[in-house]
This record gives sequence, C-alpha cells and structure tokens, in this order.
Amino acid sequence: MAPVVGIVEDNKKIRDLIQRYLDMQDELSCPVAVDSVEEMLEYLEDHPAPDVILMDIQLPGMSGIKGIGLIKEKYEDVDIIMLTVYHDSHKIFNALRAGASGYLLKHTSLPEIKESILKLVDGGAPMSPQIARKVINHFQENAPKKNTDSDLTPREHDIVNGLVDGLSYKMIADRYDISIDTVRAHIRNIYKKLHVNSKAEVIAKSLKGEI
Amino acid sequence: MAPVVGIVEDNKKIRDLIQRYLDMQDELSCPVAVDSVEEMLEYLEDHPAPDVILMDIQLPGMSGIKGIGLIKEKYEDVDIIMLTVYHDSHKIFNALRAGASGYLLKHTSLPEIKESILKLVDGGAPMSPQIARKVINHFQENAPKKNTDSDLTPREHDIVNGLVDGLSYKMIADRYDISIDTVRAHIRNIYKKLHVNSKAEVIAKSLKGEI
DNA sequence: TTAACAATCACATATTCATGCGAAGGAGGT
DNA sequence: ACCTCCTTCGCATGAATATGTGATTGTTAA
Repeated sequence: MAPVVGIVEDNKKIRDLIQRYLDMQDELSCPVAVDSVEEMLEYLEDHPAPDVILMDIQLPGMSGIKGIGLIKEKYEDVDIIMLTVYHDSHKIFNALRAGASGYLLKHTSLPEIKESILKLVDGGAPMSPQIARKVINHFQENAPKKNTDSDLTPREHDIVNGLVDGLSYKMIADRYDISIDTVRAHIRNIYKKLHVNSKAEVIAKSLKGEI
Repeated sequence: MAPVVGIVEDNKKIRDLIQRYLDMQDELSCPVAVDSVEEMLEYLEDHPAPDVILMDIQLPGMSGIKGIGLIKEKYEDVDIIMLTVYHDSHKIFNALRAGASGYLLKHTSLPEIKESILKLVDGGAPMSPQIARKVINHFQENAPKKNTDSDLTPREHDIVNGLVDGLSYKMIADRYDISIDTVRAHIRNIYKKLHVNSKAEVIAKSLKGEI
C-alpha cells in the first residue's frame, strides 16, 4: 500500500508544488494539502489519517511545533516531518521533543523529500545533514566526561572481543593461537579489573560501552 | 583540495574495498587504511592528518570509541565517521559523545559512503536513517516502546532481561519466583527461536538491538 | 637493578550451563 | 471439543565456566 502523505504549509506555491510532485509518484499519494494546523485537524475529523505529514513551523494560527503535539495526541501513528527554513537549535529540539520524526530544511529537493518520506515509512528518520550536525553537537556539549578508561590491556581487549562474539574459551584460544589456560588467566584478570564474575557481565559491559 | 580520508577497519576485505573505491574518486584520496587505532596513531605521528577518518568500533586492541577520543585529542580537526554493524543506543551515543561526527551502518553502499564524506566536509553530519531514528527517539521522552518484532513471548523477554543483567539461572529463578528448571526450559526455547546456543549470544543480540 | 606487570602455560575442583527427554495445567482460537 | 502455544516443573549428563594456586619469560619504569 502506497504511503499517504499530508502537507501543512502556508505558502501556496510551495504547497502546490510539493503536493503535485508527490501525488504524481507511484509510491505515494498526497490527497491533502492545507495551510494551517487547524485545517489539518478539521480534515482529520472525517478522513483517514495520512501515514506521514510534512509540516512547516511558521504558520498562520497555531505554530507547527504546537501542531505536532495535537496531532500526535489523537493520531499517534502519524509520522511528522518538519519542513522549514529554521535551523536554530531551539526550534529543532522543540520539534523533535514534541514528536517530530524528521527535520528537513526547505531547500531540500523534491526527489529528496520523496526519498525522506519513504525512508521514514521504512523506519528511518530523515534529517538534513546540517540538522544532524546540530543534533550531534548537542550530544557532545552535554557529554558527561566520565572515565571510560578500564585499564584493560590490549590482549585483554582481544579476549573481551572474543566473548562479545559469543565464543567459548576454546574458540578464543584458537582464534589467538594461545592455550585455553591462558584464556582462563586473562579472563580472571578481566573479571578482577571489571569487578564481575561471569562472561555475561563482561559482554553486557562491553556492549553498553562501559569498557 | 580533495579531502583526504583514512580508514580504521580490521576486516581486510572490507578495508581494501573501501580504500580502493574512495581513492579512485576524483573528489577524494585515501592514502591510509589500517586495522587498528594503534596503527592509525602511529601513522599520524609522521604523516599529515586526514580530513576524515572512517572507523569501525569492534577492533583488535583499542575500541573505535576509545580511539575517537585519543585521535580528537591530538588532532582535533579530524572528523570521524563511525562505520559499524552496531546499532544499539549505547554504542551510538557513546560514539557521538566521544566526538564522532557521523554514524553509518556497514550495509551502507560505497557511493553513499562517498556522499557522506563529502557531506561531512561540507558541514553536515552523515547518519544512517536507522541511527537518526534512535537519536531522535532519545529526544522524545515519551518514547513509544514499539515492540521490535521478535517471536519471543513476554516471559521469554523477562528471561532475556535477566541474562542481560548478568544473572545466573538461579538468580533469574529467584527474581521471577520460578524454578531453575523452568528457567532452563525458557532458555532452551529462546535459543531455538534465536538460533543461538549460549547466554553470551543472547546478551549480545539483545544489546545490539536485534531482539 | 629491582619491581611491576603483561603474557604465556598448568593442574585442580566446584559451579554453572547446554541440552536431551518427558509432563501437566491453562489460555485462546477453529 | 480439539489443538496449539505459553508457562510451569523434574531428572540426567556431558560440556563449559569460575576460581585457586602456582610458574616462566619478557618489557618497562622507577
């Protein structure tokens, strides 16, 4: 079933352009394009909800960001992509926090918009690269400067990798061409250093990024 | 000036493939591809730093995530893109916090990798759509816990959680107030469904988000 | 030059795991 | 009513793991 797309955008020229383009695609249909959140909510009263809604932020009446919340509240399965000129962090984060699943800048080309919608339906999250950069920077600024340093020696790391790959002692011994007793010895030391006492805990720690 | 790319990847086949492809492009050069962070650091001692480094996470010796920190510490202008099979939140966030500027999954095609590098140099941040989705979900406190399609029953999920927490059969039995033989029975069924045959593999799958 | 530590190996033993077999009550669907 | 699946439990056995107590060979830093 081809995904159904809705548009909320107050610039009629842009709105019509996008709608015509998307509706023309085999993989999509775009039966509804309105110029405010209020109109979209009205439309949703007596029509099936689209799979994806493209939404501007600057709109007559209610802002797009507020609209996200209202729409997701009643139609939680609708995915919303912001399509806007704003690239300041506050707007981006507020939109994402409100429940937007993607954030594209308005200079995004029509084929890219189409790709983004398909990506979203497929479980991805479309973001313009500049937006992604800001999101990532946000992580790095709020980075807790914790010490991930666990003092494991290179060889011990090898052993841990073996464990993470689900190998037995014997298989690890074979992989690194050492005896199984050596593997045991390393494991003992690893357990001491990490304060654990089972393979399971080592694997968990490793995959959680604590090693 | 064409951006210079470096690669840290322990799988020789993949490494060579990517290097050859990138180096063949007019817009890029890729003079260095090594299989560990340690080797890359050595290389950087007496060569000009690349503009971008593609880096795996699971590596012999030091992990790629730790490598990010070390490399960015001495060569802060280098941008690092993670290129890995891991898509569990812990690894993603740890990598981004450590200073990675992009995060791609390994099934990314060569032309997409190239595009990602060019995007990055241009101020963007390449991310696989799946990754972007996880990052966005992180912003949405009310994260709807979509059931990742796995045939595991609720009880089996409980058991898996116990394993992930590093518990022994006996401890799991105590936690859920059932007999150790029942735990065994569940584990047997879990192993069958996931096609594995050790706690280690279950934990790994779970933490990698494959359950 | 010691001292510390990484990496290698050995032997022993108690515990835990993996896996086979079998079984029985209950929930839910046809 | 019948069948399927979830959940629960038991017994048994070989394999793997956890842990202790050693020891030898290098490398490195005080």
